[in-house]
Order: sequence, then structure tokens, then C-alpha cells
Amino acid sequence: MQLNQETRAFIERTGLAMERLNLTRTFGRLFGLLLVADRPVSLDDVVQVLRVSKASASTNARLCEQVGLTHQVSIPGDRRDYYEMLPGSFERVLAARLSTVHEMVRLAQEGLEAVDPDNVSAQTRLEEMREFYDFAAYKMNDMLTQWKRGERRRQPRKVLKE
Amino acid sequence: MQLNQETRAFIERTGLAMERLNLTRTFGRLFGLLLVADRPVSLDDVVQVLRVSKASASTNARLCEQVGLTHQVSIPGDRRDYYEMLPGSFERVLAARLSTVHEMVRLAQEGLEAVDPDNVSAQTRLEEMREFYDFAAYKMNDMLTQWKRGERRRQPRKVLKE
DNA sequence: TGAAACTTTCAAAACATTCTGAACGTACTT
DNA sequence: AAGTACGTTCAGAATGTTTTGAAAGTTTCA
Repeated sequence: MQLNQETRAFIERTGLAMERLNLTRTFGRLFGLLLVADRPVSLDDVVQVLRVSKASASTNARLCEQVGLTHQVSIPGDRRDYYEMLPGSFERVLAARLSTVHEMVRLAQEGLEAVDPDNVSAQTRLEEMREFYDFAAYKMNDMLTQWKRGERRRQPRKVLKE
Repeated sequence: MQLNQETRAFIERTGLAMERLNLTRTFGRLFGLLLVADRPVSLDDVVQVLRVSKASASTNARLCEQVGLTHQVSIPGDRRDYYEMLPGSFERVLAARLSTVHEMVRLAQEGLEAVDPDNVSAQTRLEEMREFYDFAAYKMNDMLTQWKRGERRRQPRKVLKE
């Protein structure tokens, strides 16, 4: 696969960015490659562009599939597996996040059941936690619904402090 | 620090839950302890309850402070440092997440500048990515604002598929 | 059926992270 | 000033994760 120098640099930056999110650099580079590819990507493409072993390419490609980032594609007259990022990947990733938010709600509930009834500060904290994540889950749901409905007008750019 | 058996079990579950979110088990246990404590927690408490070295207790306690989970507390006549989880921790954690969402927007923008102008599929994908995370950032901001304003009515429970 | 073209699996190696004990620094107390 | 109580740092140990090469598995096709 032909990629210009800037594009290769972008792939590396993606690797680093994903590393910061606690994913692996290789996985992140693959994500970058999938973003910029102008056609479905084969395992050999991954090996060639990312300079990793075929084993690693295979493992990470399957991971992408698992988390809903890619779909498998086949090409007539070709036996290889191809992977492609389809529209809607981002919302699928976010939807998966929802379940971790629900887990926080559940955890808080378990805490409330475990602590002594006279431990007021813990009760208060755990209630805040439960309310917060419950609220967050609700809002995330909302957001996904709106996005899927196409209510996605681009927000006016503004400077935000980090 | 006295903790009943259930509460100790809760701390362990918190450790495991945080591990699933790519944090360390020790950090997660500390989070659990801070949630259920009925008074500010000292390093010695951490050592005693979590059975970790003082070094690890110190490192992880400082990490909690860094990410805005705890505040330092001092007690008259006591030289030790105490840590306590204050209200608003959860929103601080989420606010920190916002910056990673912004990074995704920036990354997508960089991609758009890097790929060949005739690579339409990449352009489309990267635009979707930029729009999505931009939208997400906007909605997260909204959510935080509403939460802080107290618009946090508990949502009716409903069953959601994992 | 057998060879060719692929992908997956697996044990070991490379690498990265986290924890520990010990040493050190600092600030109180007597 | 010396002793004590505390927190931090650091090198090395323990542990966990990812990648690799090699071998095995699968599918296609002649």
C-alpha cells in the first residue's frame, strides 16, 4: 500500500495517542492505518506498513473486529481476508463504554449495601457516585440516539482549557 | 481502621473493576477504601487495610490526589497526612476525560490534512470521526453543566443489554 | 489428493509496569 | 542536638502484557 510521508507520520501519531488511552501502540497504529486506507486492508498490508509480525497483525486485526471497529470484507477472486472501517464505528465504541458506566452504578450500589448503616460519609459518597454514573449513562444514551438520528450539527469551535 | 467483612469484599471488587478499566488493582482498592472510609485515611491505614508497602501506598495516594479524586486533610495534633474523597470527584474525573475527547478531534483533523485529497474514503471516515468526537465533547460539556446545576434527577431504571 | 496461499495458535522472548524494602530527607519533639 | 515519626524516592524484584518465529490449521484449486 502506497502512503505518503505525512500519512505515515499520522499513523505513528495515532499509535502514540492510543497508547495514552491505555491501548497498545501497535493497535493504535493499526487504527491509524484503517483510518487512512483508500481500500480494504489485508493482513499483508498491515505487516508491510506497520512492520510487525504476521502473528501480531492477525491478533490486532481480530481485536479491531471484536470491538466493532472493523468489518471483514472479501474481494472476488482473492482468498485473503480484508478489513475495513465502516461508518458508525465510533458510536459502537462509545456504546461499549456505556456498559462500563453501568458497572460503576452497580458497584456503587454494592457499596451502599456493604457499608455500615451509621457510616454516613460513605453512604453520601456512594450515593453521589451512583447518581452521577446513572445520570451519565442516561446522557450517553441520549447522545447516541441523537447522533444516530442525524442531530449532529457541528458545534461552533471554541477554545477550551485542557 | 475497622471494616466489616462485606466492606472488605467491596474493596476487592472495586480493585477488580478498576483493573478492567485498565487501572491497577492496587489503585482500585485504594479507591474502594476511600469510598467506604468513615474518616480521612492515612498512609498507615492504607498499608494496614490493603496490605501493601508504604511505598506503594504513598505512590498511589499521590496519584489519587493528582487525578483530583482526593484532597489532603490534616488533623490537629497529628503529623500524618490524611486523604479524603470530597464531593465532586466524579465530575472532576469526567472533566479530565474531556481532554482526551478533544484529542480525538485534533487527531482526526491532522489525518484530514495528511491524506491525499483524492482519497475519498479516508476523507469521509476522518470527517465522521471529527464530527463524532466534536459532538461528544459538546454533549459531555452539557452534561457536566447540568450536573453541577443540580439537574440530576435520577432516571427511571430500565434494563439495558450489555 | 496434494500443493499453494492464507490465517491462527502457541511457547518463548522482549518489553513494560507495578510493587517492594531500604535508604534518605524533613520536620517535629524533648 | 539527638531522637522519633513520618513521607518520598529508587534500584531491583515480581508480575503482567505484547510480540515474535515456528508450527499447525484451513481453504482453494489444479
